[in-house]
Formats: sequence, structure tokens, C-alpha cells
Amino acid sequence: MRQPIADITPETKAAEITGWVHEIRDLGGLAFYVIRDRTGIIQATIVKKKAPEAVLEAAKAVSRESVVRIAGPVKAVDKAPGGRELIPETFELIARAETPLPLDVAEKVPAELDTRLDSRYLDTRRPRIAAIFQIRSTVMHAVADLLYREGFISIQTPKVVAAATEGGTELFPIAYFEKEAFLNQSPQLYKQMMMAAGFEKVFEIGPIFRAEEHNTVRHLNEATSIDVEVSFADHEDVMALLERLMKNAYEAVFERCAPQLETLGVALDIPETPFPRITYAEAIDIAAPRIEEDLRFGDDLGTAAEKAIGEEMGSHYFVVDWPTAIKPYYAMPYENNPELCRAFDMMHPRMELSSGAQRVHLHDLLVEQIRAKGLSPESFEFYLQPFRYGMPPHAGWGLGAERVVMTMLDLANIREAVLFPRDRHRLTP
RNA sequence: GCCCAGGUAGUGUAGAGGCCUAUCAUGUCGGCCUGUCACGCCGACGACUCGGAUUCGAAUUCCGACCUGGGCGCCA
Repeated sequence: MRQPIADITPETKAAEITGWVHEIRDLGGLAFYVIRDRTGIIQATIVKKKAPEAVLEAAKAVSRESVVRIAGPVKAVDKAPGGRELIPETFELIARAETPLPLDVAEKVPAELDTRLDSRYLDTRRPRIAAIFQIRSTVMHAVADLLYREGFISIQTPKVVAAATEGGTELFPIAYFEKEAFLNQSPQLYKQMMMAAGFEKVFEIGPIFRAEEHNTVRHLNEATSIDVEVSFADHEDVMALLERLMKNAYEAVFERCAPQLETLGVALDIPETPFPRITYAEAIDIAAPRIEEDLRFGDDLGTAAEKAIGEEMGSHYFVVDWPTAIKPYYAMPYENNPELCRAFDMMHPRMELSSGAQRVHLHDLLVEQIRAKGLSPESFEFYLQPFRYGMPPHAGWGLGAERVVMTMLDLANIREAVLFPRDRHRLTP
């Protein structure tokens, strides 16, 4: 019976393992085969004078990264990795790896990200890369878990849509029989319609598509969005939810992924809640004297400004009370000061992670704001109609899953946080 | 969309007009090696993205194409 390699201890009597040949060190009369599965590595030691002929034959035929099955007694040996080694009685070559390998899994020679992504299936055999995705899985589990615990309903909305959500960002056009269609840039409008549908608390974790020709370490053309929408809630309520969710995700990783964090050399700091809140006006005041470019009230916070404020804040924080003019039409203006709205961004010092708002739930105001952005309400009719038949007040946000993982693990490039990234140039694998 | 940088063995690199039949490492193949853990030693194999131009001579300079990385804008 196959055993996970990590389960084999110096006390284990005998074991059968199946895994990949990580390294081969043939000293002549003695050979070491380092075998790896997803749980760890173990050394199989072959003493050529004593080993069965069939073992010698199979061992000679294997190449690095071949899949093998090895069974035999386990010996406690101090000088072996993990304090134990396996003495093969049987050694079976299950699937031979061709040579040369497209990249070095044992990491003696580095590989560029581009090379790694071309052979992602080999790249992910490297323990530190596998650790990233085990942690990502834990984050996604923790996120969904918290939302279910808090009574959210998971929804799935269309990714093929007829129109833009917000204007602004570019959409990927696709052929949809005789009609024009696009890939969805955000589930925003559908989440809101589910408020009219009476679901009260919904979330969706799914892909979003942005056809921007950006070429940076923090943008993807296909990203994973963690989206929530809550009825009878204001922006403060959903900011508090976002804080709970972030803290929960960090705690889950801290508790359940200690080996992976160690592999990555990451000392995880669980962010303290509540996150500090600064207003947009304060953000401008912090950034303006620290950056070269001219920055005034009403401008978007550019990369330089974000960086300057991030250095000042030091950890996660919210920027609140944005000018209505630079936020989407669905953000609710303050009644007593409609120049500002109940929108927020949740920031990590390195970059924006989330943006959200209390939404406009009043039909006429929404139409007015759509017009004010130069968009035509007619093309949003499917979205606007629910606002005429009892739309509750509501609020929500979207959180970039890759950015959470990237900032959590201090990855240099967002592509590291995606198995098969889609960027300006990459469409395969 | 604008701007910058870059394409050399499977992988990561050296190279700045003749010293290049191209460096080093890793890898692969063969040989030696009984405690390696980046095993060691000996030998072999394997590369200048493509096209054009300049030049006696181009990996190196110039032009174009293709491919790639990054910055900005915008955003998650």
C-alpha cells in the first residue's frame, strides 16, 4: 500500500512509496535516489553488492522526474534526510521522464518565470511553488468557509454578457452566434440584481476579464474575484466583513500551512483589525508632498501615490469618502455632501486589494448617475428594471484573490499566484 | 495606448568589430568512485531568434520583423 513520504519516520519498519525521482547520486558501489511526492522527500539507498538484480536494472533505467514505485525496509539513519532511508527490495519504473527536462525541478539552475510558465506542470513540482498553491487553496477555502458561516449564498453569474458593467475598462469581445457579446469584467450588476431577488447575502468567486494591455507584475487579463453583496448593509458593514474575512484567511494559513510557509521562508504577520481608515482627502495630503507629480483633490491615486501612502501606513488600510466623480455610478453619494460617496478601497501597502461601496438602490438616482458618467441608461435596462420593484439598500465589494495571495506571501509577480496566468502575451498553456 | 529594456546549448549565464572552431555552471551520454545530500574526478555532446545592411571581417554596429520582460495610465 502506498504511503505518503511525510508519514515515513525513523521508526517506520517498511514502506512502499510512489513518487518522482528528484535527484540521483551514484557513488559507484552505493547510489542514492531522492524520491519526492507532494508531502516530502525520502532517500532510497541502493548498496549495489546487496541489492536484487531487478532493483539495479530498474534503477539504472530511470531518469530524473520519472515516476517510480519503491518498496522495502526503512532504516533509521542520522545522516539521511529526515533521519531515515528506504532500502529498495522492489524498484519499479512506472513512467519514464524524457531528457533533457524543460527546466530543473531540483532548482540547481534557476529558470525565468516565462520558462517556468511554459512548463508549469514541472514548475509546480518544485516544493516552493507547490506551497504557493497549497496556501492559495487554504485562502480560498477559508474565504468561502467564513462567508457560508455568516449566512451567505454562493451564486454563479454569467461570464458571457451583452454590455459593459461600468464603462472605462476594456472588454474582450467574443462571437456569440449572430450577436455581439463580451467576457464579464465583474459580476457587479448581477450581484446587485440578486439583492432585488431577495437573497440578501450573496458571494461569488469567479473569473473576471479585463482587456487592458497592461504589462505589469500586478495585473492579469483573467483574474479571480471574490465578490460579495449584502442587503440592508452600508459601506461600514461590508468593510467590517472584509476585515473579518482577511483576518480569517491569514489565520487559516498561519494555522494550517506552517510547513508551506517555512518552505517559502515567509513569516506571516496576521493583520490587526480594524484596519486604519483614512479619507481620500487625507490620502491626497499624505501623498502630495511625497511624490513628484502634481496631485490634487479629484485626481485618481496613481501608483506613486499608492506607494507613498502605503509606506506611511505600513499595513492594510482603507481609503474612504471618495469623490463621487471618480468612482463608478453605482456608488452611493452622501446625502449631505453628494460630492463624496460611500465608496472605499482596501489597500495593502504594495497595492489595492479590494474596492467596494454602499450602492445606489434608488432607481432615479442611479439613472441620473449613469447619465452623469456619459453612459446610456437604455443599454442597462436589464439591470435598472429590478430597481423599480423594491430594491433594498445594499453594499458590497470585490476582492482580488491573486493579489491577496501575492501580498500575503510577498511574491514578486502576480503570475506566481496563478497556475496558468493570462496576460498580454500568454494564452497557453 | 505611451515609454524603456532584452532575445547566446534543455536551463541559467559570459561576451562591447578579428583574441569566438563562443565562457562558466547545470544537464545528458560514457568511464572511475560504498554515505552522498549542489557528491567528487576524467572525457564527450549541445547555442548566437529571423531577414537585410555596413565592413576585408558581425554574437557584437545599423535597419526591419518576430518574440519576451518591465514601467506608466487604468484597475482587483
